This record gives sequence, C-alpha cells and structure tokens, in this order.
Amino acid sequence: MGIKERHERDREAVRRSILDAARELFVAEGFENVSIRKIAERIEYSPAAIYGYFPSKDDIFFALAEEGLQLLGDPSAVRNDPRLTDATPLERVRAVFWRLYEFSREQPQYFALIFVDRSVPRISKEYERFAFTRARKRHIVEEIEACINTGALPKTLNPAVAMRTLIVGVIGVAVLRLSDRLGPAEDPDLLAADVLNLTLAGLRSDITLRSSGLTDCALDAEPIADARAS
Amino acid sequence: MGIKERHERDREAVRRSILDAARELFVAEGFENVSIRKIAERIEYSPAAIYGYFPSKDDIFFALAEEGLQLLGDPSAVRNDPRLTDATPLERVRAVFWRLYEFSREQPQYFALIFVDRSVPRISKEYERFAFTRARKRHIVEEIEACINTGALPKTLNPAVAMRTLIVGVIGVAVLRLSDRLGPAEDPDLLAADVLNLTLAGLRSDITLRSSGLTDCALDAEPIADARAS
DNA sequence: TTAATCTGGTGAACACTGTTCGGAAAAGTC
DNA sequence: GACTTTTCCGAACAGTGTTCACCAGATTAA
Repeated sequence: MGIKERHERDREAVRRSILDAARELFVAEGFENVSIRKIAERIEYSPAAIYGYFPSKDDIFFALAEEGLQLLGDPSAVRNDPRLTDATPLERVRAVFWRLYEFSREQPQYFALIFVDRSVPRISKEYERFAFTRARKRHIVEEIEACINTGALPKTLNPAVAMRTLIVGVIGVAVLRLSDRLGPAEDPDLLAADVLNLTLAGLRSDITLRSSGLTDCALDAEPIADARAS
Repeated sequence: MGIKERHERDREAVRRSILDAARELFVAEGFENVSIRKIAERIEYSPAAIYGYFPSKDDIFFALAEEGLQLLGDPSAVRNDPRLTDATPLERVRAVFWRLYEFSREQPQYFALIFVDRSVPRISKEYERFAFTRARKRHIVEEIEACINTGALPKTLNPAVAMRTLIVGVIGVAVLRLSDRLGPAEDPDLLAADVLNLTLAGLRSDITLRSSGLTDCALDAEPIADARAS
C-alpha cells in the first residue's frame, strides 16, 4: 500500500512549497516584511493551513536558517579549493573567513538571521540543532593549529580565541555594511580584507589574550546547562 | 502675555512625557515590542494624540537616538578623565573605544539603534542631524594622530582607517553580545579587551591597509549625494 | 456498498499593530 | 457672548501572528 507514502510525499511537497515561497519572499523583502498571509497567498493556501506544517513563523525562518548554513558551504570546500593547494596555512585561514564575509554579501538575509538578528531569539537556544556546524568549527580550529605548528602564528595562541576574534572582525564589517552605516565612498570589501589582515597581524604579534579558551563559539554554541542536564 | 509661552511649555511637557515613557518602554521591552498604544496608555492619552507631537513611531525613536548619543558622552569627557592624565596616547585611544563598548552594555537599545539596527532605515540618511558626532570623530582622529606623532603607531597609518577598524571590532563584539551568540562561559568584556588590544597590535605592525582614507565614518556619515545637492 | 473515522484546509474571528480622520470640547481671541 | 483655534478622543482602516470550530473528501471498517 503506497497510500501512506503518497500522503507523506504530498505533505512534504506542500512543506517544501512553503519553504520555497518563504525563502524567496524573505530574501526579496526581509523577514519582518513578510507575513504568513503573503506566504499563504503565494502558495494559494489559507494562512491557517501553514500552521499545519509549522508551529510559528519563527519556525519557518528556523528551517530556512539550516538551509542557509548549507549555502555557506562545507568548510572542506574551502580546504579543497584548487586555488589553495599550495597556499600557506595563514592564507587558508584568511580564505575561510573571507568566505564567511562573502556569505554575508551573497546571502545577507541568511547571514543576518544566523549571526546577527535578535528578532528570532530561539536560534541562540537551539544552536545544537545545527550539528554540522561542529564539523565547521573543528575544521577552522585545525587550520589555525596548522598555522601555529608551522610557526606562522605564536605557540602561545589559543586557537578558539583566535577564531573568535576573526569572527568578530567579519561580523563587524558585515553589520556595518548590512545596516548601511558605511560612507558612500567606502568599500566594504577593502575594509573586510584590511580587518582580516589586521587581526591576523595582531595574532602574529604574540600579545597576551585574556579570553578563556572555549569549545563553543558563534558557529557552534553548546549550552553547558544542556550538557549537564543530559 | 505669557499665554503662548505657557502653551509651549505645556506642549513641551507632553512631548517630554512621551519621550520619557517611550524611553523607559524601549529600554525595558525593546523597540519592536513597544506600541504607540502602550506609550499612550502610560501617559494616559489616546494613541491618536501622540501623532500630534510626532509624525510616526520612528520619529520618537529618532528623537531618543539623539539623546542616546549624548549618553555615550562627550569625547572630551574621556579626554579629561583624571585616570588618563598621564596615560600614553595609545591608552587614550583604547579608552575611547572601550567607552564605546561600555556604551553598548549600558544602553544596548540605544547602541543597537544607532550602530546596528536596520528597522529604522532613515537614521542612516539623516546622520547629519547629529552634528555633534562630527566633534566626536575629530577628537578620535586627533587621538590617533597623537599616537602616530609619538611613534606609538606607524607614520604610514591613515587615522580614519585605523578608527574604522577599531569601530569594527567594538561593533563585532557588541553584536555578538547583544544578539546572544556568545557561549555561556564566554566573557564579552574580556573578548572586547582582547579585540581592541589585538587591533591596536595589528595597527602597530605596520601592515599595508588598502581602505581609502575617508572623512566620514559610522560616527559621522555625511552622504556625498546630499552634499552635491546643496 | 455503506457507514464511521480520520485528516487537512478553510473562513471567521481574536487580539494585536501603526496610522488616519471627523468631530467634540475646551481654550483663547475679539 | 460669539468666533476661531488648538487639542484631544473615538472610531475606524488596513495590516499583523495565531486559534478554532467546522466541513468536505479521502481512507478505513463492517
């Protein structure tokens, strides 16, 4: 009996159409400017029907965030980039964070959602859902450790802290760009490149960083409370 | 005849009560969660009455933003801080940006409005209203130039670009903090200090920065288009 | 085949939001 | 006292996220 299967397929098709419509509308008009009614109208369903597939508007956004992070790409994509086959470890690290900055340009809505937005509060509580971000973070730490091992970065450096400071730089530039706070003649790309080079130069200078070394970060926050509860 | 004066005083009093109520509500609940009706209820007026004083909800926020920047404080307050009388120029620069980070903690709503928020789009277009931010920016550039003159920072450094990179760091940390993207055990204060020190160390290292030197920045954006129009 | 059941979508409504408008009432002016 | 101006309010408009009683149609059991 393929009836149940057909049911599931139909249901999944509707769910997909909701996500597709929501994604297009979000990217085109921004999360706040898209209403359930607009999504419903586009897929030719009633607004109430959507609540049979997602418990809230936030959850639609949340499902899209997961897809958004996949658009950021697998870290191994950067690792295997042919242009980086004979790059120095430092250049590889820079490439990883440059990719993050590029993502903020290519997918500003996704970027804002995942790294900036406060209007979707639950995202910070449910980061462990994004299991594959753990692999991403591990990869970045490995790249930084490679820099340390080859002497490109000082041995005293904590890779997690270094990663954090680089993320801070990318997010700072991206926020300035996305919130339209840059002057009309300022080039955000040049600024991003400068900030990355500047941060790497600072890391090379072997100053003492006081931040503790943590296993969690913006790309992979694992609430300690949850870990204790389990 | 003091009648007109009394009228103006009464009107100003109501206007003030609107701003006070809005400020308290914004700080307590955030801009998006405060409605005109809530403000009206608190000051015991009808919602429509508020539109006799402000043309829109955005304009209430905008008036508050101006007050918010005054909470950030006059740059000369940092300049005249007794703890900085015999500080090095570099320490003074760090103090200025540390003050900006503190502001992001003390007045997160104001900070988000002025430096981050996209939901009040007009603020980026009307920055020239904040005339006194020009003095603030000039002061910061002067402090950085003092560093260059004393050799604490390299002579090749563009002060405007240096200021920009330091702002990027502060905004990056502040956004991570305000959007709740830091791990539960991470200390944003330590991170902010690390990022500032790291950026300053990078600036000292005399790497080549490609960003052009601009007169406008996040603290004082003067749209070129407007300047041409006048 | 018929009757019962289960499912999914709907229309209407609730409680909100920012904003507008006609009118009433009070205050000021002549 | 009559006229004008200012100020405010009640009601409404168009929009929001969300809920719920209901119903048609598909599925299952007798």
